[in-house]
Amino acid sequence: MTIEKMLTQQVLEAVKACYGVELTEKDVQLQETRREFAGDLTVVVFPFTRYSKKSPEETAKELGEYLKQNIEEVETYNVIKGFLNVVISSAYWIEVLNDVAKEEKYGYAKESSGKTYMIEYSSPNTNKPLHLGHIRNNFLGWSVSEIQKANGHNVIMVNLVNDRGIHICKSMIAWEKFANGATPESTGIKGDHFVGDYYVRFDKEYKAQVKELMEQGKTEEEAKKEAPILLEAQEMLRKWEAGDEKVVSLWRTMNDWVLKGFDETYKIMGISFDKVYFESQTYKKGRDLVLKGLADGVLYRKDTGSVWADLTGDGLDHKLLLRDDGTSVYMTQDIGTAYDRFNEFNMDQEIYVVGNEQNYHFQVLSLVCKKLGFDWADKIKHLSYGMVELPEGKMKSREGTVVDADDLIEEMIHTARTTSEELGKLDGYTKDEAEDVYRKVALGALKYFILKVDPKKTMMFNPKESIDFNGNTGPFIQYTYTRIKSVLRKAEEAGIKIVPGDIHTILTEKEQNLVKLIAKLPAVVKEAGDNYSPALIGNYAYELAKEFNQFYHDYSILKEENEQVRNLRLLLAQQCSVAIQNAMGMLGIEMPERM
RNA sequence: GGUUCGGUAGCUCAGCUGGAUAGAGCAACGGCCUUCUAAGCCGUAGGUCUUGGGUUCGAAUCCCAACCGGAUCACCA
Repeated sequence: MTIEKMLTQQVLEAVKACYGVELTEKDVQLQETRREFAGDLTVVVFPFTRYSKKSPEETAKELGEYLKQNIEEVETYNVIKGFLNVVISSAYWIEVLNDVAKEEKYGYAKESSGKTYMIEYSSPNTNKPLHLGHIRNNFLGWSVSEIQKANGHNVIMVNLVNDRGIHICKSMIAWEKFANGATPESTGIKGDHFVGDYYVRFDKEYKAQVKELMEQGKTEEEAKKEAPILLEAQEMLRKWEAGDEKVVSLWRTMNDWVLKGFDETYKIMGISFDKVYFESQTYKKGRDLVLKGLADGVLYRKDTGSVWADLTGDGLDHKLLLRDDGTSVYMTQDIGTAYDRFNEFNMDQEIYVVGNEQNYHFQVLSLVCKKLGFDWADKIKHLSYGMVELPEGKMKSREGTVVDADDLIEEMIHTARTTSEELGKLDGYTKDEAEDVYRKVALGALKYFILKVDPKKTMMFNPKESIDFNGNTGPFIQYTYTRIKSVLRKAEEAGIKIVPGDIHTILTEKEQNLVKLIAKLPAVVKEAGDNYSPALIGNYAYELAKEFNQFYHDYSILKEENEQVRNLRLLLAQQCSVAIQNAMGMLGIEMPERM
């Protein structure tokens, strides 16, 4: 039983014994004692004063005395302004540390929850390369998956590639017109960037044509609809849907270029999927389900032929589900794929990692599925995250203000390399080993930068002030880890073994703080899981690293002469490294052994 | 306008299921490397927690209102 549980129970006993009232666990407010006061855990006694009919101070004293008498681990207590600070014995914390050391994968659930979560993330369009916005999506999706796994859930990570539609056709048309048969191979340009360039080329041509049409006297609205290159793209989409061989073949070729490019980016980002869906294979789904809903009378049809859901009862509007011509829209597809997925995997939850610009879409998706009578409708969860903004505001591809994912990562690696070479700490490493460290540090910096921010908040990224490697950053935490590993290596070289179990010493404040922090990891993992928030894990890892660095600065480990104390500190350092590594692992951040 | 998410130090962010004197990092300034990695540690300075009400022993945190900002409200995806 944890000390928190014991205290809670005994406080209840004390209240009963002293004041004759039976309360429940939730009436006991237990919190960590603030740094500036002596003690480990604090009982807030204000709520009990109405039963004790005494001052908070007196009440706290009575409870404190009771706890001291009845709990072995309670060494002493003090009362400050109605807060009862309880001091727990060193022996208890050493036991906690020993227990942690016994665990195989500390911080991860020991047994399966038996639940299956599907997490859809990434879901790129195949007409342009990934940018900073996608980076947040990918890191979040991966991390949330890892966190749910750590909570014991079975997780299926899926990607729904948006590989069809007018946007692809725009790139295709532009390629046909302007490429003269160039390919990623012939130009040496990465496939996704190559295709993206033609998407931009399309837009340029389109704008020129619109301008020309307007000069010929058309209104802007007309011009935008009638620009020849747009009409060509639309015609191409029609041909694609009709299965035109030439168009489909080009579509396949260009998609392959892009996907190959994405694979490289995914690889360097360190993310992957259990299953990849392609919209070209799913976009017709959902139509039958909607028609059935129509037959069942939960949807309605307009005179023009389109099918709608009436959501006014839920405070929303009417939502189109099938067009006049009977074809599916985005919403219809999502209903269809969700239906298929729940049929196939019977998940307990399906989590969509999608930006908050689509809040409305997912709100409607849930409601419509409920209307259609699917019992899984409320298992749909939209993990809505905020945009990444630049100092000038939102990123706009048309204005060339997007921060490209590949460029950014490459820049980060460059910075990591330069910094590391200046510090010269990797002497003796081969070039490959060193490059591996640069990659880990660069990605660590980027991932931490993105993930430490609460997902639902809009975040700011300033490309001019490159991402820091000092302070509250990924590399700071990685650096702490490498320091520990260095100590552990030296201990091993000196033949010093870590012996868990038999340790008798009094912990210093810093040591005790560290044990408490280490012991907190499982609770943090649970909270991060409940809230789908990698940020909580990030904050935890930083707090732990910071605490360790202070400890490391103030005390020596290997040079400590008291063997018991040295042993304890080594064990402590080792478990710190485990907690840091596991926590950071849940963010998708790898730890180098040296840096 | 409807819906929705935000507003905390110069900047970027924690804290928000109500608790003690609101915390970090960056930037600024001042210290600490003959001692386990200075990508570190310590210190100084920096605040009307947007504003106004309410709830209570106690509010950055909960409720109401206002102000400011983002997102969204297509027979696009």
